[in-house]
Amino acid sequence: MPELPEVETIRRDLIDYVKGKKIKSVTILNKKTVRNKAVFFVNYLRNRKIIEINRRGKLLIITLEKKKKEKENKFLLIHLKMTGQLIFVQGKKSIAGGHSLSKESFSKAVGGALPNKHTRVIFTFVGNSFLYFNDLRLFGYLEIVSSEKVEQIKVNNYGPEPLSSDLTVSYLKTLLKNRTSCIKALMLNQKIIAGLGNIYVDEALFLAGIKPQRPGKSLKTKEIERLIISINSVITKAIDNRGTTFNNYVDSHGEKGNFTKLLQVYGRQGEICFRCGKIIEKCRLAGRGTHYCPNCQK
DNA sequence: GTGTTTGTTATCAA
DNA sequence: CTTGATAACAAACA
Repeated sequence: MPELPEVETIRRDLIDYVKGKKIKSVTILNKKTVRNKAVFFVNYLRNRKIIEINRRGKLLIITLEKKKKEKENKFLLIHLKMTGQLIFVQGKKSIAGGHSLSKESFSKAVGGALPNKHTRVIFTFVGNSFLYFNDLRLFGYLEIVSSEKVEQIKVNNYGPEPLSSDLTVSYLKTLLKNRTSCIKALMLNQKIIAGLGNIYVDEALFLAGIKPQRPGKSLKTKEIERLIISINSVITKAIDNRGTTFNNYVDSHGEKGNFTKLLQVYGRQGEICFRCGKIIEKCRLAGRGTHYCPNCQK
């Protein structure tokens, strides 16, 4: 379940691995994964370099090379949704049929050598390296779009990024002041704050000492201040620890995230609160499993 | 066979 | 138009 810290970890890795590399060929193993016409997608990417790798919320935005005759760059959007993985493999010189790499870390996380049965798209780079897009549940997608469309998506679909100066107390205050839905649902809304998902919303609300059931408009200024500090703190620590692996997430070399063992409430229902010793509870809010301490969170 | 996992969008209602 | 609530998507696992 990649959220902002997991996508950011992958983004940083991909900058090291594929930025500046030229795509030699693309193989689509599942047509549903690619939102463009398959022929266009494959032909457009062939012999084109990766220029930049950016992120907005949980969406990866890859800038593609502009050829001489073309007016502007296009962009490759990649959304991992629930179970998407992007795994980079540096192949050995001259191998025939498949590659194996440092198997140990890998075999558990993605089911052994690549490609596997969940591999949906394969990028082959000049220099015999590979980027595999795996996606068990087929919710994720890849799409080539114009610069106009990218700008549209960035502005219309996403609120301020955590860790950015745009996420201010006054912003959140005005947005929450008339909202009757619970703060948990509002924090999951990408148009209010970009990049948070089920895990980090629960963790941030615990840190802030706010019950997830509280209506948005019931939050006091002090609580909104605490909430923003908590969001930034949990996101920073999660990025530092290369994300959280609960089910499916692995980074671009198939390794799990280290934040899992630092979780305070997510997945800890029935266990003891590290802060007060009471039992962590779980309920359902906004259709999502929601974990909280009934004593620490008011 | 049943319930559970969740990012996002579609749909319907108010 | 905005907001909120819920289902749907899809596959695997306990």
